Amino acid sequence: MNSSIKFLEQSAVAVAPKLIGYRLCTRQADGQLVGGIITETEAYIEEDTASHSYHGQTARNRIMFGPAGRIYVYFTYGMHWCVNIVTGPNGRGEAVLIRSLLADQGLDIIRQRRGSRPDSELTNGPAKTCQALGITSHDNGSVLNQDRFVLVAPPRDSRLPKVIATPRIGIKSNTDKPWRFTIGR
DNA sequence: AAAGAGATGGTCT
DNA sequence: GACCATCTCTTTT
Repeated sequence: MNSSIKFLEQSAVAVAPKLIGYRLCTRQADGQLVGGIITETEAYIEEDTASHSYHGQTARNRIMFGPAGRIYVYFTYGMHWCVNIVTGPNGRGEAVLIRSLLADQGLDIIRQRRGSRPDSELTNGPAKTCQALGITSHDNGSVLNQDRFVLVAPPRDSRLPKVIATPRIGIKSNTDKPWRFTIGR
């Protein structure tokens, strides 16, 4: 793995706030990058009843148990894809859900995929983000910074965003854990 | 502005 | 057969 993303081997709860401010993009067939700055993440770990990995490894979640730096994509509500970055040591079932981006790259393609709507609604949700970046089950298991996915640290001279931790949303158990991370101000 | 409801199918018990 | 790590559109305040 690229040394700049070695921190992904830490636990998801530690990694999730650190990913805020990173740039995440997919590379299209023509080479163009589509994506933006990560603005919202959630951590999921094995001991967590809300996590797909809570009941052990299955066909669906097996990527979560693999090495850090891979992409875990799952299908939900019969129509939506959601994307995670796998974290932790090999064998641990954990990942960070990418919930929203500030899209600023490949905006023309994103608008085609997402339809005509305000920029603020292009990538403000996990399934919206997948639609915008063209992420589907085809991407499950992809390795970051190889070809299809690009994860880049914020510029050295940039002011780091203030990160706020709050309870996760869209889940029904373990709702007290403050494992959702967003940009404050 | 907020609340409600329908869409729609994989995954696991 | 129940449950979704959701989104969008419609209805109600």
